[in-house]
Amino acid sequence: MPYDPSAFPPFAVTVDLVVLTVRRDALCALVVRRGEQPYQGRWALPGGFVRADEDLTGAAARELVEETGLCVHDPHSPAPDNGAHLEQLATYGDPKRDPRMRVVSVAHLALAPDLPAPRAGGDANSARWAPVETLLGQEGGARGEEQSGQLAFDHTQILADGVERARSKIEYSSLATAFCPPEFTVGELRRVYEAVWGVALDPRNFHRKVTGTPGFLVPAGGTTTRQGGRPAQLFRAGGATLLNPPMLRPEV
Amino acid sequence: MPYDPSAFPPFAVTVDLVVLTVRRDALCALVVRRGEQPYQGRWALPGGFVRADEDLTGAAARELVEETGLCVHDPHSPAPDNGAHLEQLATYGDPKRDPRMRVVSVAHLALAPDLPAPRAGGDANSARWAPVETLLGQEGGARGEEQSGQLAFDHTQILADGVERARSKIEYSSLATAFCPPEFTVGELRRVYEAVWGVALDPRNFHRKVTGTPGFLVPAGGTTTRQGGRPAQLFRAGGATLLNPPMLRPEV
DNA sequence: TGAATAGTGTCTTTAAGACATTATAGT
DNA sequence: ACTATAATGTCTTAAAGACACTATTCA
Repeated sequence: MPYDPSAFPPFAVTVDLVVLTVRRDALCALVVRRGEQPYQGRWALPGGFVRADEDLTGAAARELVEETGLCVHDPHSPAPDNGAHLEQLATYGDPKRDPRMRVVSVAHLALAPDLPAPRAGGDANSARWAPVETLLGQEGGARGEEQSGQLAFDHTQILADGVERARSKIEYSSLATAFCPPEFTVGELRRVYEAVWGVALDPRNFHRKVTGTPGFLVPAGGTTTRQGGRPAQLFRAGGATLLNPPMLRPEV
Repeated sequence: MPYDPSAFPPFAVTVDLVVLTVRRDALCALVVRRGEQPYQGRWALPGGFVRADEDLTGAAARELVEETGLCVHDPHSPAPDNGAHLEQLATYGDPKRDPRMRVVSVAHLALAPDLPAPRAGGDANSARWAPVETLLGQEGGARGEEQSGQLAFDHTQILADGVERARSKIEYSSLATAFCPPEFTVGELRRVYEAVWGVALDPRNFHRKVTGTPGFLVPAGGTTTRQGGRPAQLFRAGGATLLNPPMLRPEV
């Protein structure tokens, strides 16, 4: 169908953000408390309207800065800026997803290194990092309700989709480094994989794998840091974005 | 930001479809000729407005039926219906992508077996299957202009994204069977892979791989068909959706 | 000294890639 | 007989998984 520009149903278009980081060996997502109806007082993913002159990715990047102060990492920049990775996730447009009106939300996925503390946006009462395991209630039985219940709107589904995207994408890309500071050790990178996948990995096979994959890691010169135990070499993310062969998630 | 339902920028939301099939050993996409401005007379991807009470996937499925007569395959149905695979691809919302107004398009990817002939929708002068190689102008030099130039709007980009999605997804999923009729031979499935990837595969290793992957193919009882040469066994798509280990695309 | 982590090496198993060979149809 | 495709088998090589062992720091 061609468009009739004068007669189209009225839509609002928003962006919602699944911002993931690894804190204390757990995969965590940024959630903000809603200050208004509907779902007042419930936790929700950060997000907001797309402005009239704004690109979708631009709107997501703007929201990310407003909520976290994070700049978006330029994939073509050689400098190890402390920016986050940002990509479009999926679009959610069920007619009843917002009780007030027809809202289509273009969800984005952001991966960031561990941050000091979330700064609440102007409109949210508060913001925090919460383990995705808690938010998704994969505990199963008793204590699923432990933190004011489910996320607002369809945000539990959006979060689940974002987490699954992150889990599968670190298999065949170098995206796991987006969870690390500019310089990191092999052990830190391994703990990222373990936190995101929720499994234990063999440190020796992991070391062989990541250092043997061309373009994944480059030595950062500086040779040591501490985490307890023998000092480890520091690395930066290499130029490769696609890993070949890929990292393999155990338990298949 | 919370929404102010009374003050939001006016958006139109559409769905565009990348419908792919394999004909005569070439990956082809469905394109329709535009009957109106802008880009009048140019080829474009089929698509149209999302209606007020309609889900995004529902809108895409409706457009698919209107343009091709194809029903959407129910992934949970055991019956080998002749339906197509449909999934959301990505959303395109550059403020200038439509010169008339702000249009956000939720692109979908559909994979279908070879069809008799495209039926033009009510609003398009005509519709046809065109090799994606031609549409994307990957020929490089001389004869890129051979068919009224580029696609309308940003549809060349959308098509390229859809093709890349299909190419990568048949690696680790059983989606290639969506290009085949309900019953097919190993050779036919191999020619699908060869057409989508544009490479030649070793028939012997391919046969061992697909028949050895659990849940990928199940014998259809009926044991033969012709394509010249010795009769081949007929198979149906098995229950597996994710292939483990995956098919590997050569030339890395 | 003991505990903790880093880094390297070895062996086995799985599976991909490169072939050869036989089987069954049409012409 | 000749050709085309189907189906199975063998050998080699790459890489994952399961370990053992040494190195270097801190408490």
